[in-house]
Amino acid sequence: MGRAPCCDKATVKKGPWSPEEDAMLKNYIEEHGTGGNWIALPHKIGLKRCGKSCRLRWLNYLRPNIKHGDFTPEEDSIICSLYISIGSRWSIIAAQLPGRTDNDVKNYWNTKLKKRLLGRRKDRDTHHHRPSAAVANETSGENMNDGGERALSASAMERIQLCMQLQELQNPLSAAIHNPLGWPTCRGTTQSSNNSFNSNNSNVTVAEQGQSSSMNEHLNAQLDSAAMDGIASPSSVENSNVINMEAELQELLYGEGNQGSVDGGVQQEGVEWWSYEQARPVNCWDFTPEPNSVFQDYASVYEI
DNA sequence: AACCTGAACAACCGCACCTCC
DNA sequence: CGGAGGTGCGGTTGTTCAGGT
Repeated sequence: MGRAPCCDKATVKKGPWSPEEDAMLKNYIEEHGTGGNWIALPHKIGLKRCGKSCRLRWLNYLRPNIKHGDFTPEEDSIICSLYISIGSRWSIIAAQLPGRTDNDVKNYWNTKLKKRLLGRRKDRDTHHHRPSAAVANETSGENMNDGGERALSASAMERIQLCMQLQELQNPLSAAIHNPLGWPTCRGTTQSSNNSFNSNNSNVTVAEQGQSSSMNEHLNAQLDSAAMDGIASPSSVENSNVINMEAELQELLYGEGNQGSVDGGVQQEGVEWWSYEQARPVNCWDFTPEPNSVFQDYASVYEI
């Protein structure tokens, strides 16, 4: 039977928002707030819009301090590394980027970053040995499952591919020897695999959203393991590998010899991938300026 | 000038989770 | 405890526009 729709689709207007509608919504919310009920909001305002549509419009477009376009190299790095670490958790990733919305980040990833990363890597691979993407593909969806394994989501596969690519660059031989199936164990523990691959399944969702101490422990372990991946928060032991990986990702993003500095910002050689020492520029909003705090922020999202 | 193609972005859809009764 | 309704999120689709042919 399914649940009832949130609104009457026959009477609700769809499609692009007009300036008048924008103004009505913006004025009302600025004056009265959302009232904690998006469904009722359009009726109060007199808009023929679905409540969900109003919410989306407000969050992605009308809300103050929204930034559009012109992602900086630093933002690129944050998006890429977080995507590899935690997957397509766009709201969490966007929370690390002041003024950016999850929709913006998602669109930016899908239209630019993904192509830039995978495309460049593909180019390079055609001039080197066997493409890691091909290895990943062989282990993916269609081929890895003789009916037994379920196909992974496209998002998961992209992450496998990216992890593989970065991992292989770090250690081409061990990547093949220790990880014949192309499982992105990276460094550290298998927990990182869980963290990487289960972002779309219920286990991690429960863990991430769980309130119990055991769940917190679980998530902390995941965050630790993510840190051990060398992506988020490198230990001193792994620092050199991390730096190498950072440089590699920068190369993938901006090409050889171009070490960022696209906007003349903090990017320099070696690029501010995670700003361990330098305080990140803070411009607005709810951004947490602590260096090396991305995963703390992530944890804070879940009230750990 | 007309058409085609792809990039970029806005918006919608459906699912899962949360809260309240 | 279970169901209903609201909310948040990720995936997908639709639309617009710029550049190329």
